[in-house]
Amino acid sequence: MDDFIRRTTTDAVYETLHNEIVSLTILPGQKLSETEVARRFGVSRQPVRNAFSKLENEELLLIRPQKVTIVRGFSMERIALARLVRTAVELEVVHRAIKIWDSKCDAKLAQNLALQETAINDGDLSTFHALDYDFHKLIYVLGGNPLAFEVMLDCKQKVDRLCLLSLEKSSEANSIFKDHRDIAAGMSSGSVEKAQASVREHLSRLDQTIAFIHDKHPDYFE
Amino acid sequence: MDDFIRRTTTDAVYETLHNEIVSLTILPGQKLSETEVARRFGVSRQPVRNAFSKLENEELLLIRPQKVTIVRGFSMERIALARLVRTAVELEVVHRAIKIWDSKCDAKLAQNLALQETAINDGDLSTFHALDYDFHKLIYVLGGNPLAFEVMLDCKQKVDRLCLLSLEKSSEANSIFKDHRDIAAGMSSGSVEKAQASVREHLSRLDQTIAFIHDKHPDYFE
DNA sequence: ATAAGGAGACTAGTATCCAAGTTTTGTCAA
DNA sequence: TTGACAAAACTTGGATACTAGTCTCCTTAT
Repeated sequence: MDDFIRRTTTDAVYETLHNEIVSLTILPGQKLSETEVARRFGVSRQPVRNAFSKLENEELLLIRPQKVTIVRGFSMERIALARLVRTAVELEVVHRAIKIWDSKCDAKLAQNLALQETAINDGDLSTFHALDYDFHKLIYVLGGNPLAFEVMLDCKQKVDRLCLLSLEKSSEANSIFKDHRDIAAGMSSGSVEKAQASVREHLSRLDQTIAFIHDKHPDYFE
Repeated sequence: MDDFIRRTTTDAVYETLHNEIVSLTILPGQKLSETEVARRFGVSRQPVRNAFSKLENEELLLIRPQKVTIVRGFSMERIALARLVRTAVELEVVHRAIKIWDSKCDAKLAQNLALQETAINDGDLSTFHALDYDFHKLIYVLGGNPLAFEVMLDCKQKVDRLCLLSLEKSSEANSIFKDHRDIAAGMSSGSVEKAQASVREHLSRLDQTIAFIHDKHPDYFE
């Protein structure tokens, strides 16, 4: 069986543009011309069109036929929606994970937490963020819902793109770490309510940041 | 301001194919040739390619470059994921709705329930299904999260396409109606736990149907 | 000076041609 | 009969020419 999928020009264009948009290298509101982008990549308009189509499906582009194609900005509604879905999924995953949780799961979470602590003490933030990622993923995987992690990531990335506008990077590694310990404790206790409360607390940390950004950069909102 | 979006040939092709796929007029595994579809619609290959691209983004098609394009089948993993996300979203929406729930909301739900009852007594299933749709939507709208309803619909439709394989149509209108009354009672009581339990009960009704279909039509699964 | 109108420079949509890869098919030989 | 190999008939990807709609800016007339 041959499941090999050839890598096409379309893919290359798509990935590059996607990265540039989510990293805010290309800012919301900027016009994107098929011809211009095609010239830049040294390809024809065709793969650019395909890439645009994919980006439009992700709500990163707005294609207005015969007029212009622009990078979509943010909207508080869509941000709120992405956060709602992420919260909903995390809560449900925790709910299901607790039902099959055992001491082995506790141990794996504890191991990750120990590494987080040393990373914080070493001031190694990039390692900490990687461990942060792993911590959340562990709950999905150990709980038997690895695919849901991808859904959550999609939601998270939409919010992350917005949060790039704020410079105040998680100087709050300590708060995050404390949240993680609370969540782990909640899982271990077997109490759905406790675990979910910790998750809510953890996810609500962005509230102020988002309000702040909305206030400071209204021009990037639709 | 002109927000008019022109309707293109691509749109027409896309919508027709989309309907045919989700209604199982075109069955999973069937090959779709760009040229053939183009001939059928009397258009060039280009708009067909665009439409294929969109359908691939929705995971309805699998395009294998230079080989074939086929209608994607089901996978238990993706179905389970869609159901998880739907459940998660419904539960969270209920959670948030209850916080701002008042007697006016109760009244609207009660009004809808009354219509459901008469529809059942009249044996008018199509009206009942419309009211079913409205009932769920009401909770989203009254709870202040109308956009989340669209997300839920996306998930629902993926499962609905599968459930079309089963002939045993909701002869269980009575069960559904009872669930709806339970949910409304839960909302009215102000107890998140009770309302969420009713929602879980309601959504779990498909478990057997899906298992049955998976057993009976393994050929439509990936 | 200002407003209406038209020419031209954009935009994306469509059709068509060619390239590159895969599958099928048919022929020929063992 | 069966196997190998080659050619032909597919497939989709990419490039390009052309169509049609939109915007901008400049001219012209009031």
